[in-house]
Amino acid sequence: MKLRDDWDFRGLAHQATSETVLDRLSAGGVTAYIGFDPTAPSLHLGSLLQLCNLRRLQMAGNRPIVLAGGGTGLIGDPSFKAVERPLLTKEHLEANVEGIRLQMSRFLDFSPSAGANQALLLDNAQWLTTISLTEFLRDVGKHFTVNQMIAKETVKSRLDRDDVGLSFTEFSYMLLQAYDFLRLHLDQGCTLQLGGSDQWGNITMGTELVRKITGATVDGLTSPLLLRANGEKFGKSDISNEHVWLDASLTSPFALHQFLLNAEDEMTPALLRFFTFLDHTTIQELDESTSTSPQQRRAQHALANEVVSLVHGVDAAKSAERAGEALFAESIAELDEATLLQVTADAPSSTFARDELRAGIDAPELLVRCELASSKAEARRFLEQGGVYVNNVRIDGDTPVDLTQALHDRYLVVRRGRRQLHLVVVA
RNA sequence: GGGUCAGUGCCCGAGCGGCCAAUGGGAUCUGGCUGUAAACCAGACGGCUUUGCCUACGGGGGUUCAAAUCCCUCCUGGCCCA
Repeated sequence: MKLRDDWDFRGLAHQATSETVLDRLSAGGVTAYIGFDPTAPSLHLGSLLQLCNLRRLQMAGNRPIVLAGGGTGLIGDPSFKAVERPLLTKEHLEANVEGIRLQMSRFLDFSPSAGANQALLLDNAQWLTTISLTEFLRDVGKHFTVNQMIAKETVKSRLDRDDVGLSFTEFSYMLLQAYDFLRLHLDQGCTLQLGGSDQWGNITMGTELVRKITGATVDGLTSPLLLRANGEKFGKSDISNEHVWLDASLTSPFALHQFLLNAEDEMTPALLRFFTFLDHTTIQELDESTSTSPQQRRAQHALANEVVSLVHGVDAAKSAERAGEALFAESIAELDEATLLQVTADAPSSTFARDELRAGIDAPELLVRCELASSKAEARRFLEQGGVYVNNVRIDGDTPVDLTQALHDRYLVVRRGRRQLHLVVVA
């Protein structure tokens, strides 16, 4: 299978500086890079597409470079951001780069055995923090006019607003990213930059800079933005409205699995194409299944299992699948102790004294202590609305929870709403 | 540095001396219907020892019986001028 055909099938290409980019990638031997913002200690679901694309490149015989934005992160990319973001410290960024490095290794082959295709991780802090201001202005700034810079769609929206401004620092961001491409071209022979469609403006600044300084033609290739049916960006959790992370300590394998399992029907074709490496026939069968018998959610299951396997390993995917079945399909009270613990392994837990529970705990109090409610007022609200369950049985706010309800004489599975869980262990 | 406009709950945004824990929209949450989906419907959405009290409308101070609303000052931001 040629890479070009695969990319066409999956709909991975949005914009390209040249028609022939995909053909060259199909032939192999291209060095390409993607930049990642180390603004967090982990990558999130939004970055997964880029990660998968790098992997696809490498499998097709190209050399992927991951560029951590340790230097650009000090500035902050203003592209399509409504307001300026707080600046991060150098130490903070370095720690984040380290976290990201670990996650990358699950997707890309960084080992020397990969030969000419060996993946490479670089940090642009290397060159951005050492170049002098005058050098930068002469060598890079000279090649761009402010006129073209403010014409970029990425900054235009900010300039048009009358309540916030755009600081010079942020405005300079695109020049730094352009310089990255130049460095990678000169040092590594890199001829292609990939990214999300929001990076198009920044990427073309880079291709232009390389052309002006070296005369060489390098390319840019972007992937489409993944949007939900309602037009929102995909990747934020419904539960916390926070990113879905690829780090198990930030988003558990179970939570990741659940998130994907709950994907809207309309999105599964795109998600399967973007985030999995399933072959085309399988994907088409799953599409078919979604339209003929959507209630089976075969596509969602396949998606969840594939992605969790890729990110956390096959075992994690299996146990997440099993946990979901137990929690939602079976009666929790009938589980044996080992299974119960396994099923709730991902949920936060806390320990209560046996005496305290023997006496009984008021339901609002219990919810607050389990961090299922941020205040007693909120806890009472949940109880009034019928959103609180102990061992999958709805409880009211008037009856205290006590030891007689404990499973195996020592566990209480407290649930708020559809899927916020907490395990109480009686000491 | 000068002028001017603005800063309200998670976000946007009304209110411009008492009837304000503060209209409305979005987000979020809970319930219903479902397929652990979407859409849709209903309700909730500062805290507490909850017929009441406390804390809140950028910070501090003041006027007043009473201030998110008036005055002073500081901070932050937009725009214009230098």
